[in-house]
Amino acid sequence: MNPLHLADAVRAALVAAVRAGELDVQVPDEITIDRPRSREHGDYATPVALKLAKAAGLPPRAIADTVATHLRQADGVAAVEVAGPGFLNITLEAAAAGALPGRILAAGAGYGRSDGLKGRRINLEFVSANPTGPVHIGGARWAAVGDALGRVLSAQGAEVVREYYFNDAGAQIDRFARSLLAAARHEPAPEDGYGGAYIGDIAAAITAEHPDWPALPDAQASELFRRTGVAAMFDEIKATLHTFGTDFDVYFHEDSLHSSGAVAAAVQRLKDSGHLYVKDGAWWLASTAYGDDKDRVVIKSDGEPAYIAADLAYFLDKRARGFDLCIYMLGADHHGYVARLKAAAAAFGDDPDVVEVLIGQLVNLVRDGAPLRMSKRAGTVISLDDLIESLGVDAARFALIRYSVDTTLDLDIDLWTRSSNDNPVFYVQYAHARLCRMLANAADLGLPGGDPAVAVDYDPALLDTPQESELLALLAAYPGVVTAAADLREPHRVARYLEDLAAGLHRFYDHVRVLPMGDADPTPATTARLRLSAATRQVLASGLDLLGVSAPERM
RNA sequence: GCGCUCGUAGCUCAGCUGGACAGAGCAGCGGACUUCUAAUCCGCCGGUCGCAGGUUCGAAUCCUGCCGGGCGCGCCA
Repeated sequence: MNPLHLADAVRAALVAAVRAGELDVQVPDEITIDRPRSREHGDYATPVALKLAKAAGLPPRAIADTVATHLRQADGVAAVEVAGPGFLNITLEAAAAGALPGRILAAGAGYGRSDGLKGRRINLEFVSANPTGPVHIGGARWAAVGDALGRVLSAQGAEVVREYYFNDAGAQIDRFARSLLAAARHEPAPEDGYGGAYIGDIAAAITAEHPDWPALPDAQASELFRRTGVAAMFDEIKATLHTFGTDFDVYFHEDSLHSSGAVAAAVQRLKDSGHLYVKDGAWWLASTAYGDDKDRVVIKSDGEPAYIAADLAYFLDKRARGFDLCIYMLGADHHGYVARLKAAAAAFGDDPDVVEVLIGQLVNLVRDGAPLRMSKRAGTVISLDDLIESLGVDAARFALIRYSVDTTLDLDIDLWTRSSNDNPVFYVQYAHARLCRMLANAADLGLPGGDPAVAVDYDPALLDTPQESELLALLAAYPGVVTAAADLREPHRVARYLEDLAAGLHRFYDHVRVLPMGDADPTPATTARLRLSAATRQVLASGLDLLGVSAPERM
């Protein structure tokens, strides 16, 4: 019996009441089931009678009384009380709640997965940092959150393709190339160039690989540094992300859109459909017609495509590859893109809702309470590599994922590097490791129940201490958490849930003895508790996997 | 000025698709280990949910206005 089953039971009770002529209302599709803070209000509660009062033309408590009468007949329901203004407080039979571990263990890693998004083909684009420097802290946030979101969406049955858009065309790349060339010539970085230590490293690697470079004419030298420098930077970015546990299915090169003629074709299509017009020698997209604040230049007056031209072609490319949803994860400094990306889709005659832009707030680094100003040009950035080095992959991922991307993150560098044990990831991982040791001990003792692979009967009614009830309720909530995380595009819900689940496990562990003490014989409760422990271990492992964080067997 | 976004405990943040007295971690104070991992558990302290209105049986949550912070408003990418 979990919240979803209970919602079905409440709905059935409503239908029964309507059939009996006791109520005259449309039975709602969604039934809210809450987990009350206090057990005095039952295991679960629903305000459905309050919501229906107006439509039914009856006092909420009268409706609640009617529904309660029918709900009491439902399997697994021990008691139903009407409380306050008309809440239905529901208490489950211990056996109905206690049956859950058996079902979780039967489902294994499948528990918490669903097919709610089956058939959806989702393109998830994130990070997409320019290959002019290492991935910095902002990119790190998307690398962690985006990857976790991909996992969560996949767990709901969606077909997800993770994509990195590689801006290897345009002026920034030219500046990058000039910066490399300047470094190779031991000249200061150009005024508008990049000056981090990595520039010197890459330049040195290129000159070592191509010792005859000084003989090249300027244009060729520039091209050499551009081509090899971008390739080197890109390899480094890929390697860093791989270390971080984030691998992309597609690394898409902006350059390819230009060379293949896709950009020209997209522009022509808009010209043909009358969505482009000429003003001041440039071609403009009439995006205001579709909700943008202003029209956008697509082809500049010098004949060169503007940045958005490639975006247009890129969108068409994604659609041609069969995606029915294109998610873009962008930083708050790019929120101005939302309207133009949707307008672009509309201009192509497509549904703007195919484009979904997730805006995440920026990450501020703080030291001693003062903001640390970062500059890519000056090379004073905290890179993803730095983060991994000081925190480790698991702690860094968890720390970045556990906050809503709606919040601007203030990360205190010293705190993070000094006392990384404060990171809740260890709390969650410790819960998993604790269970692994206990289950291993059970196996050594030859006790049944601890092995997830072996189905073992147990008496579910024995799981009736407060700590066991709480743990069962937490386990029951897991599928709903994953669904919410996917639907709302908020993987941080999974991280927060795991912290709660770990807390529930630790309380259980500290208050309820599982294995027999000393030479004592195992009891039926031993088996039931081992099943509960094994099921909890499974959900902890599944949840951590959704975050791309390891579930260690010992710590 | 216009737009987006955030404002919850000393700090960092959950809760926001409306539900019962607002939560966690950290910090502070005090307890619990000769038996399954104390990276744990238990207790105490701590908040006019930025302010003011509105909608509602019910608002941290929805709407409006104001205040404060961040970001954006290029023929840059």
